[in-house]
Amino acid sequence: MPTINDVAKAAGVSKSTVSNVFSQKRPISEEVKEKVLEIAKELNYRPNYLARSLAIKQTKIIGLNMIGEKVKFNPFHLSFINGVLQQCYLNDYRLLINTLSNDYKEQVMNISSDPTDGEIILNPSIKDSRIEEFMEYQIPMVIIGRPPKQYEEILPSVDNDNFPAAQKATDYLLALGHRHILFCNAPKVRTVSIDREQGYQFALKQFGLGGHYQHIEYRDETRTSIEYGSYIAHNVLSQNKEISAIITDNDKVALGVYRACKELGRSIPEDLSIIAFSDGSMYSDELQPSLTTMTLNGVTLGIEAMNLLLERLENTDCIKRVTVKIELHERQSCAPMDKLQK
Amino acid sequence: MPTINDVAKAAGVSKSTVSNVFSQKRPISEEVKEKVLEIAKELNYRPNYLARSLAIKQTKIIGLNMIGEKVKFNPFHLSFINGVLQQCYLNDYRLLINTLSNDYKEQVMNISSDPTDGEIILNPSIKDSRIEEFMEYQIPMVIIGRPPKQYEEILPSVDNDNFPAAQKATDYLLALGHRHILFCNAPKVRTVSIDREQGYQFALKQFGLGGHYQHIEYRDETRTSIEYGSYIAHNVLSQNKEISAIITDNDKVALGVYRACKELGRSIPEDLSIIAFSDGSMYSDELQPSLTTMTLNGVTLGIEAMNLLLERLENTDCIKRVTVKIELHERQSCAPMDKLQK
DNA sequence: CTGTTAGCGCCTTCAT
DNA sequence: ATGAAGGCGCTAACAG
Repeated sequence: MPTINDVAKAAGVSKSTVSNVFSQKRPISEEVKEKVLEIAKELNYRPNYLARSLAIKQTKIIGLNMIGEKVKFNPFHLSFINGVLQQCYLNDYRLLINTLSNDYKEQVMNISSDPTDGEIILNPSIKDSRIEEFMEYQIPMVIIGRPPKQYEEILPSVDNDNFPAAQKATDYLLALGHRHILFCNAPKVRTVSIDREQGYQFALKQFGLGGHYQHIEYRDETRTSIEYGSYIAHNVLSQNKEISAIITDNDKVALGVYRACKELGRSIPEDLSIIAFSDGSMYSDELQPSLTTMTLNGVTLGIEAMNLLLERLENTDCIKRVTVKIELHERQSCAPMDKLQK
Repeated sequence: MPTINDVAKAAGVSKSTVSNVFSQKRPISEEVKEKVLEIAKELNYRPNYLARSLAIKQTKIIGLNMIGEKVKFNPFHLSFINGVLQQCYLNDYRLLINTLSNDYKEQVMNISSDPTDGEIILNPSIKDSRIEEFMEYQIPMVIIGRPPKQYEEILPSVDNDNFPAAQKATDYLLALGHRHILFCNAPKVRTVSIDREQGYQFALKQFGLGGHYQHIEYRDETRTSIEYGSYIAHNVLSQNKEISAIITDNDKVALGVYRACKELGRSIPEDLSIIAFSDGSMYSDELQPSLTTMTLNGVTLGIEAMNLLLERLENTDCIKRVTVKIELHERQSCAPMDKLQK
């Protein structure tokens, strides 16, 4: 690969002239510019990304980390990434996806920095080593979801409006006459579970329903969502006959419930109303009956995240907090309580 | 950010010693190593990725390019990416996603190289400027799908076995007694359409069916897959009453057909057998009736692609061609011809 | 085992 | 509008 030197020599000009032809940082006479570009094309020259980044201390790359070997992107991640990429495109950034080893934090050595200008933190956990680390190294970042408590005031973040959404879902079922509503929450370790739980509880409270109307389960990540949904239907629902409605963490859990209900001869929505937080895993329309959802907007989340990070890169003390609406999408999986078969 | 110099000074050793503590390229005495690591930790030092890459001429980054502003990753891309990432993780590579402007090839200037060791080319078109360019700059790459003719012999590639798959799907329907089978092919501009079409034709021919048994449509990308499926059912199928079975380009097209059939009062599989190439857009199980598919294996494709690229990086003249099987997944959307309602 | 000296390829003053 | 020299932070080759 030819370097800036080769071009300079061949064109009979200095390195800095060539440099400036490409960076356009200072005026170059037309004739010189043309000459340089011509030679560059002839030689197949292109500025070296690394060398340039090293010199200007900027990479125009945004990092997205996922931990562990078994973690895979799901459809929600997909739409999120699409949102991020859209903004990357508009702002001439690239996206670097890095899969971190689980124990990487312990490898003090042999670990280098990432070649990124900033990072997007997906799925933050309550005590997240990535965040701690990026803080230490003063790497600009934005958190997706609720940041751990100690960082709430000092880091920008973008989150779904989980509290109001859970409240809304609960209200919706309450309005249909349901009282004992099972809330299948996200795994307890995930910060999102806290907000949703509070939204659910708030709705009950506001409606004047006390503690024994409260039914909360947490998804454990040892089984798949579908298995978990099936488990819930088979165990929790059959143990507690009062429960007439259910809110699930995601649409696959709902699918598990659907399947189990079929096995149990319990029909939706006549015998059970169900509403799911949808991460886009399923075509809700295609379930029978079609699934009423609280639809997460991954694309918008991605767009907002990237925008926030860009702001942060310009202005170190930008600690905005952006919220993206989760919308209720009414379909056919919920029915009024009084239709319930006795 | 502290540099290697700061650490060297503070630890009272030379740069190269510090360098080697981190790179482990030459033995360092335990005491010196500990001292250096201690200081490094104290100073929050980390080797600079860019500087290192510049020096060793290797980035440990793989590039994945998508062209244009409106292109979005779909579920198939998602599983593909998951496959690639898995191998990245195992081999300590990162994945850089770059969204290229449509006219980027014309910007001779202001374009720098990518900070990657190699590239993965998704959705190659018959005349693909990305390939031409990477060829010029001698960037190692692997093509996903069928490479354009002139590159077939000189570039490594990994592809689905489209010909045999289309043949198998057709055979399957023929065995069920269907004779007039509509083949809803991929868009004509996509190289994949050629292979599949030939597989379809080959199956018919082998079965002794002449040209007038051949029904081929090409998806046009102006409408969505679902709309296209609906269009097919409403127009092509109703025009030609002989057609009793259909093979669709992807599962969303099948969904469009499902919906249209419902409107038309035509029931599946009694009145129409359908089988779809599935890119994972839908949960085939959840359609009514569940959809028989030729399932693309995106994850494997991703794994193989990355492996091939790694080989290529080691050995410049590796031009293997890998094929990933598309599997027939029998469900309930196909029925024997003699069950057809008269 | 450790230090010294040159680069890697570009950008950035400071000159002219 | 252009050149010359030094530096970005690290690795590599050579020395000892």
